[in-house]
Amino acid sequence: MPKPEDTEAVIDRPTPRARRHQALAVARREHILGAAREAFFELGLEGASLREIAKRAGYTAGAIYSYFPSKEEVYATLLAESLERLNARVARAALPEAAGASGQAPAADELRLRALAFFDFYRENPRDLDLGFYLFQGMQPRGLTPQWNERLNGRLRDAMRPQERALRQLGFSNEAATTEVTALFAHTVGLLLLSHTGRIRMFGRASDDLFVRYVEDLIGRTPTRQRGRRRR
Amino acid sequence: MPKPEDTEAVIDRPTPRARRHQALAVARREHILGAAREAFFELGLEGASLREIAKRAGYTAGAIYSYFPSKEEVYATLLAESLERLNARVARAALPEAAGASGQAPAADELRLRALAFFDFYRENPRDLDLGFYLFQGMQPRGLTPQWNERLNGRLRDAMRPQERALRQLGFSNEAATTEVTALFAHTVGLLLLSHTGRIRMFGRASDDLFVRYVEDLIGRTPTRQRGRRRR
Amino acid sequence: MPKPEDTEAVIDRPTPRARRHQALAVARREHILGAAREAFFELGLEGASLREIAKRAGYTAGAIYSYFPSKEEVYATLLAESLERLNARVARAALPEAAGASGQAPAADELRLRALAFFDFYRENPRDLDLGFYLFQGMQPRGLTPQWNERLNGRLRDAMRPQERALRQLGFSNEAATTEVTALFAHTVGLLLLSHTGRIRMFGRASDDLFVRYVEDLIGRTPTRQRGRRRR
Amino acid sequence: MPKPEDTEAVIDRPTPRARRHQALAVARREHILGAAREAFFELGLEGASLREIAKRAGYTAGAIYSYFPSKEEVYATLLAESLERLNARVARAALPEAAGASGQAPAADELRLRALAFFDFYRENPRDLDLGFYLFQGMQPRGLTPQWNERLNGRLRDAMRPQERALRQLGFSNEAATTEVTALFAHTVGLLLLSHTGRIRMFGRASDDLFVRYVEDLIGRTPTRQRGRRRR
DNA sequence: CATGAATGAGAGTTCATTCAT
DNA sequence: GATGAATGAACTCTCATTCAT
Repeated sequence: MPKPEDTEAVIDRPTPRARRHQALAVARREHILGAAREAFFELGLEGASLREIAKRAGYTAGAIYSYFPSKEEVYATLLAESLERLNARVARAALPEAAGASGQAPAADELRLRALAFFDFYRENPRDLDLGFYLFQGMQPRGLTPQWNERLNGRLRDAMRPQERALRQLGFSNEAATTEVTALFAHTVGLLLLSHTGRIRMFGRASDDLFVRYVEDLIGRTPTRQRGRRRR
Repeated sequence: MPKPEDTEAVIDRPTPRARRHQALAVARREHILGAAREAFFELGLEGASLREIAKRAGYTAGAIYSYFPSKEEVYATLLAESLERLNARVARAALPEAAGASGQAPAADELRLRALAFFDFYRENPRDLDLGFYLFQGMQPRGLTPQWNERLNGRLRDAMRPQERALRQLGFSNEAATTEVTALFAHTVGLLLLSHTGRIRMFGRASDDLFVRYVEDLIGRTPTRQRGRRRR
Repeated sequence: MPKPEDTEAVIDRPTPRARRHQALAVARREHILGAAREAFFELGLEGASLREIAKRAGYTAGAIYSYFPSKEEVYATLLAESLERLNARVARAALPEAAGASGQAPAADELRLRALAFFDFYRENPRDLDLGFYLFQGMQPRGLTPQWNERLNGRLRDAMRPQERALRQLGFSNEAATTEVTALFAHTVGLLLLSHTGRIRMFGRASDDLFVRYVEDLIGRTPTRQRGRRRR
Repeated sequence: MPKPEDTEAVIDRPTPRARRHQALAVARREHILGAAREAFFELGLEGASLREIAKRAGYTAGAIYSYFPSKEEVYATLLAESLERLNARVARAALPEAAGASGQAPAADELRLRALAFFDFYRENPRDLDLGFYLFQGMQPRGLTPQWNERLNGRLRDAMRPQERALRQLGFSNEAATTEVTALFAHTVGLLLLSHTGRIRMFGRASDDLFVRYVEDLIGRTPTRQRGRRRR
């Protein structure tokens, strides 16, 4: 008579050994992704060959294919993960306020925090900006399947939704909120680009200050400002 | 009386034959640049091989090296020329007003015209945007010598100087004008990027409207607006 | 009384446990061969990778090496088995006649049955023909050791021996029988090739008819037909 | 006033220099084809890599692409040229007879000569047989586009048409001639295969004798033999 | 016994660049 | 000035095979 745990355990949950295996595999995958991130950063997306990525990870080229089915998948995974971190960062941005004393975070602060979170994420992680800009290269993102492209663009758009919501809370109509969030996105992207590529030095300005200035200006344009200033 | 050293004479005053030679060479160089522009535009910067450029110009690949020392030089020349056109467009922008009846163009119009000229240049010539964005790829502009890089970035900066001057005329301090022109540049670049890559559709807004809105807003922020309004 | 050297004892009479082991191993080997057959058939001999074979068998690639020392050995085993089936089919071909009422099967029928069995085996199992033709590719059977080659060619030759015997029974001299069986073999192979590769359509003829025609013609050429017709 | 020959000559016929160039290019192409033939012969079609072919021709791999757009094209060219030689050989076979004394070559001789020419071509040029057999490998000739396949198969079929015509001249009906030419083709192919792969030794017979025997037998089966024996 | 990680060689193909002619 | 032959390095990706676990 077989022990009841025997078969069940095998089916339901992986053995400790399998878990260790799995954990190691994930770690190695991460390790490769790290090497790829570096390579893409230093050499660009076209410049970073699979061999280069493999070498940095301490592998031969063929070994990468145990973890990713193609070079594109490496890049797409990297970008997807980056966008997840961006979204997480923006989502987290409001949490401390939500836990605050007086109840709800005011809409203006909400906007400030969310917008800054987006901006700072890329300021602090310029490599992620590099990755992300691949999405902007050429009409069709070179080297990504349409499925990946759609998904990744969707996630980028998602990272702006909290800001859009805050704008509506501030009193902007749906229409106006969409307009402003688009402008905000453009401004953010433009400043990051200038900052990242060192072109901001051409103008001698700090991108952080400019960003804050823009956001404050935007808040200053709140339509229902006269009434309900601390509305909601 | 000519100096006996004929080599120097050749340098000082080219013979008619040498001049014709030179003129033809320049013309052929232009022809190749035209083919390269087409190729870069249709196939992207990585997709356009020297062979492809040569074929479009009616040459074999080796022949290009009679006119350009490397593929990179072809690209750099193209980009330089693109930036010249940009500068010319921005410079021309004010001319109709300058030729106007009442004398000086008001500073606000000056800003409007110049800023829009910059924006429209890239809106109307998205391929030049593609070329220009190569400058923004990666920390160090890939494949360009520092000399080229400095020169090209300088010309890009130049294309914003008329706007900066207009801002000072509007009453912005030197300091403030630099700040605003930087922000304007960032906003322009961001909107162009969104527009060119189709990402503006994610938000459902037209980049032209957003650009005009931003400029008007900027003009509305003029510090000395109460006095010297001079508008229209 | 068992010898004290237990190693030898192990060789002479395997323990029940070892027998079970052995039986299982054989079964698994068969299973892998089945998967390999499928893979070779669907993807061709060059198209079927070890990985593919392993996957179809429910193994990883490395596991195959527990059963076969190389990919070539898998193929050779498969081919050997195919030739065994061919021989079995040809051998079986005469059995119903042998069990017949009136005594001996006439030599002509013997030839007809055996020859057709050979032909039909490959007509009905075109994949086996594919396998077999590997033997004919290039001067030296690619990838097969001389030992394998000799053995496999021997078995192919064996499948023609019953026909050769029938020819002798028909009255052909040893010499003539060998000549005719060679010609018969060539004709068979040629027709199978044409039929299998669809090239028979170039001529608009059915290979079966042509084969029967050839055999009947051969029987018609029997030298001693007038006398000793039912000889032996 | 321009000389009339000037432009015309340039357009109509190539300059001596261009001719020399062209001739050299053709010679080099031939040289590469020779190396490819050797490589295919020794290593098989899958075994012979472009690098191997290039090495044998004294080139680097990339250089081959100046002469052929792909590896397939190298093989297809080789095979096409081989089939042309086959056809030429079969066509030439009857000529000496046509110029003979007594007038027309009798149909039987016609058949003998044509059939033997086909057979001998491959007997004497076993490398061509290797090439040709690629056409027979698998249902769709691996690595050839359908266009090439159709064309090449057509040329192979063509090489049997003179024999088919001779059969009709011998008195076979159209129907019967097609049947017999198909059988002849199969027999030829089968004997060549046996002979080329050394399998004929298994039977201890010479393929040439067997071939002659078959042809004579075929001629002996001429339906209208009783009348018009030396017809025409 | 079986896994899965890894190797190393090799596939076809492309490309910027050089150079004799 | 232009050609076209050629190089050599690089590309992504596949494969049979090995081996520690």
